[in-house]
Amino acid sequence: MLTVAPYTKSKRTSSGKISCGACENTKCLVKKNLKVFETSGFLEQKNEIFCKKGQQFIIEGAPVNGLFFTLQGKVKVFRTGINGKEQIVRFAKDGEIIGHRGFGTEEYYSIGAIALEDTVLCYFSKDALQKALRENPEFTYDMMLFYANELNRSESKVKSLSQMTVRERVVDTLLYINRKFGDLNGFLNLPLSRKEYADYAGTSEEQVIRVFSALKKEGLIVASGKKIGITDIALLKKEISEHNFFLDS
DNA sequence: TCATTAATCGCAC
DNA sequence: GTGCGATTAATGA
Repeated sequence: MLTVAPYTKSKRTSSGKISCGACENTKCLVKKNLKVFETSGFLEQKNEIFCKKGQQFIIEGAPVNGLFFTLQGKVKVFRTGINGKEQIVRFAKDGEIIGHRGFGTEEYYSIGAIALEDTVLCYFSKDALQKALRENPEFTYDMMLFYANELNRSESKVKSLSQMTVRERVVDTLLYINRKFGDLNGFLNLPLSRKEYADYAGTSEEQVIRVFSALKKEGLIVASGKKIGITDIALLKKEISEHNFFLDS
Protein backbone atom coordinates (compact mmCIF):
# COMPACT_ATOMS: atom_id res chain seq x y z
CA MET A 1 0.00 0.00 0.00
CA LEU A 2 1.12 3.54 -0.65
CA THR A 3 2.32 5.58 2.23
CA VAL A 4 -0.14 8.20 3.33
CA ALA A 5 1.78 10.36 5.74
CA PRO A 6 0.71 11.89 8.03
CA TYR A 7 -2.31 9.60 8.27
CA THR A 8 -1.01 7.06 10.71
CA LYS A 9 -2.91 4.16 12.19
CA SER A 10 -4.29 6.28 15.00
CA LYS A 11 -6.08 8.46 12.50
CA ARG A 12 -7.88 5.60 10.89
CA THR A 13 -11.26 4.15 11.63
CA SER A 14 -11.72 0.64 12.94
CA SER A 15 -12.15 -0.56 9.37
CA GLY A 16 -8.72 0.86 8.50
CA LYS A 17 -9.95 3.79 6.48
CA ILE A 18 -8.65 7.28 7.12
CA SER A 19 -11.28 8.98 9.19
CA CYS A 20 -12.68 12.29 8.00
CA GLY A 21 -12.26 13.56 11.54
CA ALA A 22 -8.49 13.26 11.27
CA CYS A 23 -8.33 14.61 7.72
CA GLU A 24 -6.38 17.81 7.32
CA ASN A 25 -8.19 19.07 4.26
CA THR A 26 -10.24 21.79 5.90
CA LYS A 27 -11.42 23.03 2.53
CA CYS A 28 -12.94 19.68 1.64
CA LEU A 29 -16.70 20.11 1.53
CA VAL A 30 -17.26 16.85 3.36
CA LYS A 31 -14.81 17.78 6.08
CA LYS A 32 -16.34 21.23 6.35
CA ASN A 33 -19.79 19.77 6.95
CA LEU A 34 -18.61 16.94 9.11
CA LYS A 35 -21.02 17.65 11.94
CA VAL A 36 -24.15 17.23 9.85
CA PHE A 37 -22.96 13.80 8.70
CA GLU A 38 -22.25 12.42 12.14
CA THR A 39 -25.44 10.47 12.49
CA SER A 40 -26.34 9.88 8.86
CA GLY A 41 -24.04 6.98 8.13
CA PHE A 42 -22.77 8.87 5.10
CA LEU A 43 -19.14 8.89 6.19
CA GLU A 44 -19.15 5.13 6.53
CA GLN A 45 -19.87 4.86 2.83
CA LYS A 46 -16.60 6.47 1.91
CA ASN A 47 -14.21 4.38 -0.13
CA GLU A 48 -10.51 4.94 -0.46
CA ILE A 49 -8.81 4.58 -3.78
CA PHE A 50 -5.04 4.49 -4.14
CA CYS A 51 -3.57 5.67 -7.40
CA LYS A 52 0.03 5.37 -8.45
CA LYS A 53 1.69 8.14 -10.37
CA GLY A 54 0.40 8.15 -13.93
CA GLN A 55 -2.64 6.04 -13.17
CA GLN A 56 -5.88 7.07 -14.81
CA PHE A 57 -8.91 6.74 -12.54
CA ILE A 58 -11.54 8.48 -14.62
CA ILE A 59 -11.89 7.49 -18.25
CA GLU A 60 -13.71 9.68 -20.73
CA GLY A 61 -16.99 8.14 -21.72
CA ALA A 62 -17.15 5.74 -18.79
CA PRO A 63 -20.40 5.64 -16.82
CA VAL A 64 -20.59 7.93 -13.80
CA ASN A 65 -20.92 6.07 -10.54
CA GLY A 66 -19.88 8.65 -8.00
CA LEU A 67 -17.68 11.51 -7.03
CA PHE A 68 -14.02 11.73 -6.06
CA PHE A 69 -12.37 13.91 -3.44
CA THR A 70 -8.59 14.16 -3.39
CA LEU A 71 -7.37 13.17 0.05
CA GLN A 72 -3.74 13.57 -0.77
CA GLY A 73 -1.97 14.02 -4.07
CA LYS A 74 -2.10 15.88 -7.35
CA VAL A 75 -4.32 15.17 -10.32
CA LYS A 76 -4.84 16.51 -13.82
CA VAL A 77 -8.28 16.63 -15.35
CA PHE A 78 -8.46 16.69 -19.13
CA ARG A 79 -10.65 16.32 -22.15
CA THR A 80 -9.57 14.81 -25.44
CA GLY A 81 -10.03 17.06 -28.44
CA ILE A 82 -10.36 16.41 -32.15
CA ASN A 83 -6.93 15.15 -33.15
CA GLY A 84 -6.50 13.21 -29.97
CA LYS A 85 -5.08 16.35 -28.44
CA GLU A 86 -5.42 16.76 -24.74
CA GLN A 87 -6.93 19.87 -23.23
CA ILE A 88 -6.14 20.01 -19.55
CA VAL A 89 -9.18 21.48 -17.87
CA ARG A 90 -7.76 21.89 -14.40
CA PHE A 91 -5.40 20.53 -11.83
CA ALA A 92 -6.61 19.31 -8.45
CA LYS A 93 -4.82 19.05 -5.15
CA ASP A 94 -5.64 17.92 -1.62
CA GLY A 95 -9.27 18.45 -0.62
CA GLU A 96 -10.61 19.12 -4.10
CA ILE A 97 -13.48 17.52 -5.95
CA ILE A 98 -12.99 15.57 -9.14
CA GLY A 99 -15.62 14.29 -11.50
CA HIS A 100 -18.32 16.73 -10.49
CA ARG A 101 -19.41 17.59 -13.99
CA GLY A 102 -20.35 14.01 -14.61
CA PHE A 103 -22.39 14.06 -11.46
CA GLY A 104 -26.07 14.97 -11.67
CA THR A 105 -28.01 13.95 -14.74
CA GLU A 106 -25.00 13.08 -16.87
CA GLU A 107 -24.58 9.41 -17.52
CA TYR A 108 -21.01 9.41 -18.74
CA TYR A 109 -17.85 11.27 -17.82
CA SER A 110 -16.89 13.96 -20.28
CA ILE A 111 -13.44 14.19 -18.77
CA GLY A 112 -10.55 11.95 -17.83
CA ALA A 113 -8.39 12.20 -14.73
CA ILE A 114 -4.84 11.01 -14.12
CA ALA A 115 -2.80 11.06 -10.92
CA LEU A 116 0.34 13.17 -11.34
CA GLU A 117 1.89 11.60 -8.26
CA ASP A 118 0.91 8.84 -5.87
CA THR A 119 -2.56 9.94 -4.84
CA VAL A 120 -5.23 8.85 -2.40
CA LEU A 121 -8.83 9.51 -3.33
CA CYS A 122 -12.00 9.46 -1.29
CA TYR A 123 -14.86 8.11 -3.29
CA PHE A 124 -18.59 8.35 -2.63
CA SER A 125 -21.18 6.57 -4.72
CA LYS A 126 -23.77 8.59 -6.56
CA ASP A 127 -26.54 7.16 -4.39
CA ALA A 128 -24.84 8.01 -1.13
CA LEU A 129 -24.15 11.53 -2.31
CA GLN A 130 -27.63 12.18 -3.58
CA LYS A 131 -29.02 11.10 -0.26
CA ALA A 132 -26.59 13.36 1.59
CA LEU A 133 -27.41 16.31 -0.65
CA ARG A 134 -31.15 15.91 -0.08
CA GLU A 135 -30.78 15.64 3.66
CA ASN A 136 -28.21 18.34 4.33
CA PRO A 137 -28.93 21.82 2.99
CA GLU A 138 -25.63 23.21 4.29
CA PHE A 139 -23.72 20.64 2.31
CA THR A 140 -25.87 21.22 -0.74
CA TYR A 141 -25.36 24.96 -0.48
CA ASP A 142 -21.58 24.54 -0.31
CA MET A 143 -21.72 22.30 -3.34
CA MET A 144 -23.78 24.89 -5.19
CA LEU A 145 -21.20 27.56 -4.40
CA PHE A 146 -18.52 25.23 -5.66
CA TYR A 147 -20.36 24.64 -8.93
CA ALA A 148 -20.92 28.37 -9.37
CA ASN A 149 -17.23 29.06 -8.86
CA GLU A 150 -16.27 26.32 -11.25
CA LEU A 151 -18.56 27.74 -13.90
CA ASN A 152 -17.08 31.18 -13.45
CA ARG A 153 -13.57 29.80 -13.74
CA SER A 154 -14.49 27.81 -16.78
CA GLU A 155 -15.93 30.86 -18.53
CA SER A 156 -12.84 32.88 -17.70
CA LYS A 157 -10.72 30.17 -19.23
CA VAL A 158 -12.67 30.29 -22.47
CA LYS A 159 -11.97 34.00 -22.62
CA SER A 160 -8.28 33.57 -21.94
CA LEU A 161 -7.90 30.81 -24.53
CA SER A 162 -9.64 32.79 -27.23
CA GLN A 163 -8.24 36.24 -26.57
CA MET A 164 -4.82 35.98 -25.00
CA THR A 165 -1.62 35.53 -26.95
CA VAL A 166 0.37 32.33 -26.61
CA ARG A 167 2.89 34.06 -24.38
CA GLU A 168 0.15 35.39 -22.12
CA ARG A 169 -1.51 32.00 -21.87
CA VAL A 170 1.77 30.36 -20.91
CA VAL A 171 2.48 33.05 -18.33
CA ASP A 172 -1.05 32.64 -17.01
CA THR A 173 -0.49 28.91 -16.71
CA LEU A 174 2.70 29.45 -14.73
CA LEU A 175 0.90 31.82 -12.38
CA TYR A 176 -1.98 29.38 -11.99
CA ILE A 177 0.37 26.55 -11.02
CA ASN A 178 2.17 28.89 -8.67
CA ARG A 179 -1.05 30.03 -7.01
CA LYS A 180 -2.37 26.56 -6.67
CA PHE A 181 0.67 24.48 -5.82
CA GLY A 182 3.07 27.08 -4.56
CA ASP A 183 6.80 27.06 -4.49
CA LEU A 184 9.33 24.57 -3.15
CA ASN A 185 13.01 25.55 -2.92
CA GLY A 186 12.47 28.16 -5.58
CA PHE A 187 10.73 25.84 -8.02
CA LEU A 188 7.05 25.24 -8.70
CA ASN A 189 5.82 22.46 -6.47
CA LEU A 190 4.41 20.46 -9.37
CA PRO A 191 6.66 18.88 -11.98
CA LEU A 192 4.89 19.19 -15.32
CA SER A 193 6.21 18.34 -18.75
CA ARG A 194 6.34 21.02 -21.42
CA LYS A 195 3.52 19.18 -23.12
CA GLU A 196 1.37 19.42 -20.02
CA TYR A 197 1.94 23.16 -19.82
CA ALA A 198 0.95 23.31 -23.48
CA ASP A 199 -2.17 21.23 -22.94
CA TYR A 200 -3.33 23.58 -20.22
CA ALA A 201 -2.40 26.78 -22.07
CA GLY A 202 -4.03 25.54 -25.26
CA THR A 203 -0.90 25.60 -27.36
CA SER A 204 1.86 23.29 -28.56
CA GLU A 205 4.86 21.93 -26.74
CA GLU A 206 7.18 23.90 -29.03
CA GLN A 207 5.48 27.18 -28.24
CA VAL A 208 5.81 26.56 -24.53
CA ILE A 209 9.54 25.88 -25.00
CA ARG A 210 9.90 29.09 -26.99
CA VAL A 211 8.07 31.17 -24.42
CA PHE A 212 10.07 29.55 -21.60
CA SER A 213 13.35 30.33 -23.41
CA ALA A 214 12.28 33.95 -23.85
CA LEU A 215 11.24 34.24 -20.20
CA LYS A 216 14.54 32.71 -19.14
CA LYS A 217 16.48 35.24 -21.20
CA GLU A 218 14.45 38.02 -19.64
CA GLY A 219 15.25 36.70 -16.19
CA LEU A 220 11.62 36.12 -15.23
CA ILE A 221 11.91 32.38 -14.68
CA VAL A 222 14.57 29.76 -14.19
CA ALA A 223 14.41 26.21 -15.51
CA SER A 224 16.28 23.10 -14.53
CA GLY A 225 15.00 20.10 -16.41
CA LYS A 226 11.37 19.65 -15.57
CA LYS A 227 11.57 22.06 -12.68
CA ILE A 228 10.46 25.61 -13.36
CA GLY A 229 11.00 28.47 -10.94
CA ILE A 230 9.43 31.89 -11.07
CA THR A 231 11.97 34.58 -10.20
CA ASP A 232 9.90 37.68 -10.81
CA ILE A 233 6.27 36.97 -10.10
CA ALA A 234 5.34 40.65 -9.99
CA LEU A 235 6.47 41.23 -13.56
CA LEU A 236 4.70 38.11 -14.80
CA LYS A 237 1.49 39.17 -13.11
CA LYS A 238 1.85 42.58 -14.70
CA GLU A 239 1.91 41.07 -18.18
CA ILE A 240 -1.41 39.39 -17.57
CA SER A 241 -3.14 42.05 -15.52
CA GLU A 242 -2.61 44.61 -18.26
CA HIS A 243 -5.04 42.56 -20.25
CA ASN A 244 -7.39 42.04 -17.37
CA PHE A 245 -7.53 38.32 -17.86
CA PHE A 246 -5.87 37.35 -14.66
CA LEU A 247 -7.73 34.36 -13.31
CA ASP A 248 -7.92 34.07 -9.59
CA SER A 249 -8.31 30.36 -9.13
C1' DT B 1 25.87 1.95 -17.78
C1' DC B 2 22.67 1.97 -21.75
C1' DA B 3 18.06 2.63 -23.49
C1' DT B 4 14.16 5.26 -23.43
C1' DT B 5 11.87 9.59 -23.05
C1' DA B 6 11.71 14.62 -22.89
C1' DA B 7 13.45 19.13 -24.24
C1' DT B 8 15.27 22.04 -27.58
C1' DC B 9 16.13 24.14 -31.92
C1' DG B 10 16.06 25.04 -36.92
C1' DC B 11 13.40 25.29 -40.74
C1' DA B 12 9.50 25.27 -44.02
C1' DC B 13 4.94 26.67 -44.49
C1' DG C 1 2.03 31.26 -35.22
C1' DT C 2 2.32 26.13 -36.36
C1' DG C 3 4.26 21.64 -36.79
C1' DC C 4 7.78 18.33 -38.46
C1' DG C 5 12.15 16.20 -37.78
C1' DA C 6 16.95 16.16 -36.16
C1' DT C 7 19.83 16.86 -32.21
C1' DT C 8 20.83 17.02 -27.42
C1' DA C 9 19.79 16.51 -22.55
C1' DA C 10 17.64 14.06 -18.79
C1' DT C 11 15.72 10.18 -16.68
C1' DG C 12 15.30 5.60 -15.01
C1' DA C 13 15.82 0.33 -15.43
